[in-house]
Amino acid sequence: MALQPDNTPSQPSRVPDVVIDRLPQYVRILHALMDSGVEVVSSHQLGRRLQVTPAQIRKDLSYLGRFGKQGRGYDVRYLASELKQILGLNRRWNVCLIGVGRLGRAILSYPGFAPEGFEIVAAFDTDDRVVGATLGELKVQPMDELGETVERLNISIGVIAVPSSVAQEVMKLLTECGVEAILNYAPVYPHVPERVRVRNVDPVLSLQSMTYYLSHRNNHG
Amino acid sequence: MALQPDNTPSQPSRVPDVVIDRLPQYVRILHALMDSGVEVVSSHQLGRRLQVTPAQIRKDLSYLGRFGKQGRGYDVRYLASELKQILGLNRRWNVCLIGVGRLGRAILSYPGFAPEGFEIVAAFDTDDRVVGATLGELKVQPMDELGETVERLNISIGVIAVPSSVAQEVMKLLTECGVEAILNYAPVYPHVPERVRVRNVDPVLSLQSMTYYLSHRNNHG
DNA sequence: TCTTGTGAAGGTCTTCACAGCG
DNA sequence: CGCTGTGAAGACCTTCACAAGA
Repeated sequence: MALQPDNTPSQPSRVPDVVIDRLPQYVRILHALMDSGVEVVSSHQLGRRLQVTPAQIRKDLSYLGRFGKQGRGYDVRYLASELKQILGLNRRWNVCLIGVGRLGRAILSYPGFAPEGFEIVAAFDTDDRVVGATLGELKVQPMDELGETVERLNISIGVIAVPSSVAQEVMKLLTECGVEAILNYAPVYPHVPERVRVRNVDPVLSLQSMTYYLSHRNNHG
Repeated sequence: MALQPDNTPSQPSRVPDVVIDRLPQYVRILHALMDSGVEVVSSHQLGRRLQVTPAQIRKDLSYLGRFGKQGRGYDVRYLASELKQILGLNRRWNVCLIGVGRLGRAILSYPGFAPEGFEIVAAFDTDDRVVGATLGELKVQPMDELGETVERLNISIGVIAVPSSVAQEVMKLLTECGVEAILNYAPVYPHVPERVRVRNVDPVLSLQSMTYYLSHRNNHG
């Protein structure tokens, strides 16, 4: 979370992790600019949209290549395409969901994933009462089918929406199946092998750090 | 967020923002330890649970006070209590929700906020078809009642669950009412006055940075 | 002239290593 | 002896400032 403290460390990388974390935002803004018919953008304009300095943007992009034209700026379409290529966003990613309780169902019906290429293609639960049920287009499977399904459907990403008490165990099962990227909605920070990336979605933690500033602001009101 | 890159900058602060962002995690672990009957913990043990170095924990805590006992460690109950005091977690915070569509309803029914002291006490929407409806214990109000309600119920925190297209506008309304902490579920990064803190909940962004590592791992499979 | 790309400088955060105390 | 608290060192990240190209 950076800032939400929200990533798994790595070492043998030329591009700093913090740069990689910013790239998807760049892509998002570039798409918005494309939709507005903007064809060329400077680091200064991009920086204003993203609330970062122009220097930061130029430096970040310089880790990845030389995309700009001096005196002119960046071609919006070209830069977006290159960044998506680098991030691996020009393809579709199959995702499995673990846990189809209240939260899991909300995630299943969230319409923001599929348009970005993240397709939830399998759902699992341990509860016999929901295994076998059909949610949307998916049939809820028992956990012991995880390994086979991950392999068959070439699933690279797991989404954890189970109670905290079993999150560590689920994380272990996922990594043992070869899943190397996990989006974790459980409010715990399980241990994972070094090769596995974890991002935590933890709104309570976000609230709990903001209250510090609310409590310590100078003028009350 | 940081990491997840997920905070609003500040400057005139003795305690680094990155430290504040970690404190809620410390509190969470300390509570878990209390529940397990652990009474004293060392920075080394805490670090193992949190996957950070012992030195980091000692340094972080040293910004806020001297809570430990040499040769022994930290009293779990005392440290938890002090950190909660510092973060402003020993009280209740009233929260308003803007947007009661699919996402807003999921947030309303999420059971994780209230036990941590975050109470959603008002909900707003612009859509005439839902204004006036009752969701759980709340009656959905029209946006023009925002200012009066924020004042009357002493609301300090706003949660944004509206479409991206109106998020900036809603952010403006909230800040004009004096709300200084915002949890934003819309996939945009609106501009806010410097005094206002924003945390973004953006699972798509998290996925989009993880795919970089999936795409660039050495052995494929 | 305008803007990129980039070494160098500056700033921030993390880790080290040890004095000091129980 | 074990562990905290903390200056100092080191690593990392951001910003500056300018050469060079369109």
